[in-house]
Amino acid sequence: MSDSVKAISIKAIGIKDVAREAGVSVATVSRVLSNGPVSDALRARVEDAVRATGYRPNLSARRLRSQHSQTIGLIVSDIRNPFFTAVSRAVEDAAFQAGMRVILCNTDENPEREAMYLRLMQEERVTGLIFAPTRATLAQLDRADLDFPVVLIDRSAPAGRFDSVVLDNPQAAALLVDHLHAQGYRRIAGLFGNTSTTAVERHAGYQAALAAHGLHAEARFVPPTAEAAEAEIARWLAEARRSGAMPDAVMVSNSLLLMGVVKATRTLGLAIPGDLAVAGFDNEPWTELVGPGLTVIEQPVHEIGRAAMTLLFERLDDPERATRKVVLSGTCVARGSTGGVSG
Amino acid sequence: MSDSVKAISIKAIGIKDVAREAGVSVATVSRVLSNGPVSDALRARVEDAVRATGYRPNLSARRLRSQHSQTIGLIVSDIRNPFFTAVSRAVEDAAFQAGMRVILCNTDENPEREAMYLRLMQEERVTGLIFAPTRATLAQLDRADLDFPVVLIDRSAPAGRFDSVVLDNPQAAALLVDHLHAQGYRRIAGLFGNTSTTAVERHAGYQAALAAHGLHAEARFVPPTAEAAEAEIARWLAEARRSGAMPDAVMVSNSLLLMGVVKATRTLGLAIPGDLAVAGFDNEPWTELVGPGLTVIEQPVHEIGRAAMTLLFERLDDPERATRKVVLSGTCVARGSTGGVSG
DNA sequence: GCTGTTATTGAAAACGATTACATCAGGCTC
DNA sequence: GAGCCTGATGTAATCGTTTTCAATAACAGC
Repeated sequence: MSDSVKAISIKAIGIKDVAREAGVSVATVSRVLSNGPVSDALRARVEDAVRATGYRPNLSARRLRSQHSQTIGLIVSDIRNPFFTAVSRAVEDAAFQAGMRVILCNTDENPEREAMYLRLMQEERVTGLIFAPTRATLAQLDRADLDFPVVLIDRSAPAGRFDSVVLDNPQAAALLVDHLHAQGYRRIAGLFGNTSTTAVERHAGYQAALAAHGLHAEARFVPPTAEAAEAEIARWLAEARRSGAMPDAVMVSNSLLLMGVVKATRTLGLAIPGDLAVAGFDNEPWTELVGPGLTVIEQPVHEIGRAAMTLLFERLDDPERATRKVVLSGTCVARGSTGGVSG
Repeated sequence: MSDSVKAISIKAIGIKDVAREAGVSVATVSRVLSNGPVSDALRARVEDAVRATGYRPNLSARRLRSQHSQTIGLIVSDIRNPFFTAVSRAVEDAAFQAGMRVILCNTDENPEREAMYLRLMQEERVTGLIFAPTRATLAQLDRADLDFPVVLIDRSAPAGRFDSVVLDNPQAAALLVDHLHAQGYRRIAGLFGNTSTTAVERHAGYQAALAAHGLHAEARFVPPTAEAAEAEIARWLAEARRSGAMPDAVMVSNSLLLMGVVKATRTLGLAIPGDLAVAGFDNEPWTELVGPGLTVIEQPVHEIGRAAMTLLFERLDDPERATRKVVLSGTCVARGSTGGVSG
């Protein structure tokens, strides 16, 4: 290799290049960068040198030496689920404010990917983790030994080795049932997802609320996709029509199912709410625009993300404190899709 | 500090603990971990030791020494925009397959945040970056000197210092105009976002297509939010009604604007498509469910994400190759919202 | 003028891995 | 059997920072 070639080879500039440029030691440069005690004169010289050289610190080196990653992990099932999309924004905003970075992982409800990403979190030495585990992983999580605090979201822990923040699912489902009942509906069908603990809790609330009104519960469970919901509802209504026991309303446990149900009413030519009232979860922007507007439970999505971060920071402050479970309640956004039996 | 306290303090186990446990040198452990040349006997001993100690490599140290981060950056305006949500999944899947991690950043179309995240990417020493810049940043990007390859998505570069993958926006907009024209609409208004180059290109296609049909173009530009679109459309239609020049159709340049327009028709009591035909971009699941179904351009979102990663990997393979611009075309999904002047 | 204290600064160790280089054993060729 | 290669292993340098520790200077108190 000739010298000219060597000269051409780009060498990333490091802290010692800045130190040389400023005529100080690397320690001083480091102190300037981290607002340590440095005289004004040297500080100015160093800042000039940083600008002149275009120096950018190497985060890997910094993390290695200082032993904190300033990184928090966020593991969700699928970022395309609007609930998690919103939560991730809240988490990222909070992290940003605290000068931290976020690593986002999608598991597709696959326990193997969950395990792999948990390993990754260890290797990244994350400061903390916000996690929406599947039921399977949730059960094993107690045994795992992790070197960082974990806050569970959406899916809650049974006992409580971990902090968590969840919606009051039974209450929210009851809110929906009560609203339907108040509007005059008496045969209220329920369609629930079959993978998450969330759906289980919502089903429980649905059942309890119906019982309180002296009504009969008719629930079915399907994979959490619009297609599965559409097919199941079509089948269900066909059976019901034959047996002469058509429901006059249906509530579902998440927005994908809601979409499936609306689709089904279209292909079956059913009017909402005339032939069938519809209510569901997650107040996404489009629910206002569909048919007469869809009645939904609005989750405080941003609040959930923020609460998770707050819990995480408080835990970092005091690792010994008792674990807490923050339960936020949803609100019922009544729209035309549950317009009442007369209307 | 007494010895007992010292013993209690948890010390993260490192590669040398594994080496001691297995009775080998740290180099051998490292080689086992990276599939280097090691005898089967020692390999087994080391693997046992790794299991026994629960060792997890420190990625910061690994990255510092080996000088590659195995990380790619993804900077978008807002992950809640379904287009970017879908792209991010595609990017993450491709990265995962290649054994790389993704750092996701939201800029909210704010150039300051873009600049800040670009700095972060440098500090993280990312292997490459996939970036959807605002117009402002795009203009300055040529001057920035970045130590990693960049692939632009959605918003394209004018000349070509960077690889990019974009939708054929003029063609897509023309597709929409042609469809509206074929359905009998002649006064076709256009509402476009005012921050991205995407909107500029779509506007150009809209105008050209109208001109080709001998029609007059009436376009307005608004901030890319549903609220802004709703307000502007309401104002616009009120003016038009006074002047007796009501458009019979309106096309918009993205899904947020589309939502705003639909909202406006509701509050104004306009029927779709009877009083006003509506067409837009992005075939999101809910567009099928709104009113008579909304006519939209479907972008190959997953393809776009994958193509961006492919471009990035090819660039890493050969830094000297000529830059390329991958242009994918959208398809027109015709629905009831453009049902025709008679129907 | 001497000592003690405090504020700046620099030299060098440390963080936890990878990797260049040296070593060594064993098998091959002639 | 000498010489040479090959493949496995260990030693130590290295990556780019932060941080500890010692050194120096300035200044107050006596």
